[in-house]
Amino acid sequence: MIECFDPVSREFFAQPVLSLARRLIGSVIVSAPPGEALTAGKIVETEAYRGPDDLTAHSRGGLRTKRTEVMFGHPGHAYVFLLYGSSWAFNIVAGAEGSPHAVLVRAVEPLVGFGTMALRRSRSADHRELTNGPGKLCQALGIDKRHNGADLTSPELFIGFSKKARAVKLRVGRSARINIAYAGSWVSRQWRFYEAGNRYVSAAPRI
DNA sequence: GAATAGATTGTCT
DNA sequence: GACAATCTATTCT
Repeated sequence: MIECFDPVSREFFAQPVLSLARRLIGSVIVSAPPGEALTAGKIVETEAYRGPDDLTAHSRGGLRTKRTEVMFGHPGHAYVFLLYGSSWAFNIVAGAEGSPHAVLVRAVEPLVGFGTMALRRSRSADHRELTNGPGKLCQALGIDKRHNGADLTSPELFIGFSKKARAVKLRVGRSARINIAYAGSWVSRQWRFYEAGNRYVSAAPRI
């Protein structure tokens, strides 16, 4: 199963955060924790966060704390944080080392391990709500605090492309980001990307 | 399907 | 002590 996916190279993550967010649409998160079943999902929705200028990013103003530290490190690592007390959010560190940029993965389409995801989510295997949100996909893929700072070129958790579906051309839409507090002009920037028409996209696009 | 209220905890001020 | 890049159950229609 795992050999169905080609891991991306380290350089792939080093590109500017907006182009990375765009190009991640259609790529696949493969999760294979030791002793647990393999799960994988196609990324259908992302958002770019570009500190220190971006006032909606955790790294706004260059804020460098224990939590935001990984974003300042090498690209291609995971930034996982807790929000609203009970949901984890999975981000991919982008750009050059020292620039605190990251791509939030907001939704995936289940590809492998429907049963395992359904078990982790306490849902039926064909349910849309398996992975149509940042917290939901983390639960379904078994991603949590342990993965903060993890190298995303490792066999236990990596980003790749399906060997079969690589050539498939996707329609990618853009919109403003979702559920961010007032932060001047940053709120209306079209920094959310999604696969048009995919039913696992978390919310209807806004203008 | 859409709108609403309540839950819940690590991180930062 | 307040907040947060959300989720879930509930109550409508």
